[in-house]
Amino acid sequence: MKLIQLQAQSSLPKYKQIVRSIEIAIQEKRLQKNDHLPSINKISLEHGISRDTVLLAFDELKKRGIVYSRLGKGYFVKSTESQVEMRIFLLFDELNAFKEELYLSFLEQIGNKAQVDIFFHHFNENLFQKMVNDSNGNYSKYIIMPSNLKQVSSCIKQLPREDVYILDQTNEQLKELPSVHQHFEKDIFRALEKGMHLLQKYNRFILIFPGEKEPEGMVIGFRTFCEKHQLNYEIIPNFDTKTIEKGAVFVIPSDLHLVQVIEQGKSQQLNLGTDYGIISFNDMPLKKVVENGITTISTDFKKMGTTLAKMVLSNEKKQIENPSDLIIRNSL
Amino acid sequence: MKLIQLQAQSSLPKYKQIVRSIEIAIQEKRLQKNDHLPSINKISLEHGISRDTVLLAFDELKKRGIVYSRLGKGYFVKSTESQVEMRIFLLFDELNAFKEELYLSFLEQIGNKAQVDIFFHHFNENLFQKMVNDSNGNYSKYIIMPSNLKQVSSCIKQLPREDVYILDQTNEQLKELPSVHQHFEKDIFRALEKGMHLLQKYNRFILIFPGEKEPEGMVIGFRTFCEKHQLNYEIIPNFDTKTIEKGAVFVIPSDLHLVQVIEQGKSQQLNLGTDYGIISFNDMPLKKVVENGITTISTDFKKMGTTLAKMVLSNEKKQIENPSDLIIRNSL
DNA sequence: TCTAATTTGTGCGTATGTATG
DNA sequence: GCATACATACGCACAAATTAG
Repeated sequence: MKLIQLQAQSSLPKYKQIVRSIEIAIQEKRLQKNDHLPSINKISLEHGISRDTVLLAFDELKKRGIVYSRLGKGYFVKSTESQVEMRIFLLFDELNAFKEELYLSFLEQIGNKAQVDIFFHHFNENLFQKMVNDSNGNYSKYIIMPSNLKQVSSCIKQLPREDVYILDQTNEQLKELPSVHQHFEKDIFRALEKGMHLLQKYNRFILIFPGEKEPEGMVIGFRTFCEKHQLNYEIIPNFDTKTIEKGAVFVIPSDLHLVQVIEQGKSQQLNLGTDYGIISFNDMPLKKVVENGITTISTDFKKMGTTLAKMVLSNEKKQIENPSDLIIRNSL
Repeated sequence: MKLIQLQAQSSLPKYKQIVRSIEIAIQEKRLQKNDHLPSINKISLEHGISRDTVLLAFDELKKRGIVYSRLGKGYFVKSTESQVEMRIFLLFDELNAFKEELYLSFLEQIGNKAQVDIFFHHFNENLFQKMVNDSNGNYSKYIIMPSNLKQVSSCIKQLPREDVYILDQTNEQLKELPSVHQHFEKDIFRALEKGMHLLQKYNRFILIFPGEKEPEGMVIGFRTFCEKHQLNYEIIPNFDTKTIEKGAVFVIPSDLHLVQVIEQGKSQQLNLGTDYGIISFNDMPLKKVVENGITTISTDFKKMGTTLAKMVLSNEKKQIENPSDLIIRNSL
């Protein structure tokens, strides 16, 4: 029996007939793992169809994880397990408690409709580029956290535009791509407005902003709020050897500084929530039990995961701002 | 170790794999200045590849000024102080706050003396094997966290023995390889002994041990301690819907369970440190300020990173146990 | 000096996947 | 669907230098 069966009258497009033929051949074990498939030239000649049509079919098989290709050699069978229709490439920056929540809710919503591979670039541009390039052509969808990396948009643009989604943080170069992201500037501004009734007892507003991993939008939102209300504010990159003045309130994106401030407060025997205040970022269980509760500005990572999964599955293309909220606890 | 490592399924073209093999051999001083390289005929025969592919690789090396050739004689190493830097393959299990500390301290100590690529196996054996195999021949050093994976030692043994280092957790099969690791069994035992004066007020010892990611040594150390002192102990896989009895002390490797226990304690209005106790694993800043301080058993991840980097750079081969300690706070 | 074997060097052809218009 | 250029891989033939015998 010939490997590839083509019927002109079939309702199936030719390229799908090719995909089916290969899948069936694998199922019937006429094709084994690492077997060499006929070259696209050969198939296109033998069946009198365009090279591009065969290529389309083989690309589809590659996306599904069924075959792999080697330049100058040919196409080979990668996996004989029956594959799901969709394979998703997920590139995170780092894994922490919040990201894990996002990842798990995404997985749950995707269910068994796709196979998901997750990777981490760890804010390293070289690693980012290597991973994106290596994955290119091997997945049906690409979901990427560019974080605050500046030079990666050109790299992302090399992926098939219609299969790319941006996650958590977008930027000027990527704003046309579908995304589920935080609007850091707006979120921090609104959260501060919401907490205004508690903030009025403080007379000095301090943002601790190292600026390596954190998005610039935070600074803008914070500054806008402070200037609108004519507040006495300051933006510092770290909290080394500072003392806390009574009446100060700290806005702290990094948990490292959160602990430094709390410890300094303790050593000065200040009362958190009256003598000085804290607003932290990214809620997590432990923060409920730190010092009777830390007030946080946090996006809903669980919702981010489900929104993204729904968008990917329904093949929608939207730019969605994920909801964020101020969770008020005893530290304000 | 063979001079030239070829991976059929690598994303790198064959000729580039050859180039890299030679570069790494020079970098590791397995090839000295004016050394005679194997002839292109020999290489093509031995590896079953075309003579022209080898030629392509050697031409590339010539262009880069790394080798020279003499007609009728062969290829020779031209320059050993080439621009090639050390390439390090780093395979972690997962990234969390502690691992990040380890990674960053390693990077800092390595400085610009090497290019470091980090990967994550996420406790998945297939992924582990794929990553190790793909990397083989492409790096000058291989640093690997086998974690609690059982079947991976044969895979690790395929790497060049003299370039492999084991990190964080070793095992019986890998004990000959150089490593910087925790001795979980000893560490937990010693930590509990050190805290004995505080533990005496408790009458029930509970280890919450899911056993998926955590090393078996913890269980052995815990059990040994309890049996030595004839304590009433229990090992449970999770903390779902449990109530806390007064006089219980929990040993908790996973932070997920840590929060569950603390919240349960609060809902029962129990006093942590008197009514019940907690020992957590892996210290991090937040734990200083959770419930006035959580007692932890923790290894020094920062030191682990620098120790490892120094060992790699100096080309030493030792089995080093990384120091671990009990940090006593109010939760005991 | 001649020869055979081995080596690099060169040229040409074929086949394959990849990218672009 | 067609055309073109490019990168990778393999194979063959032959020339030129070296070495061993």
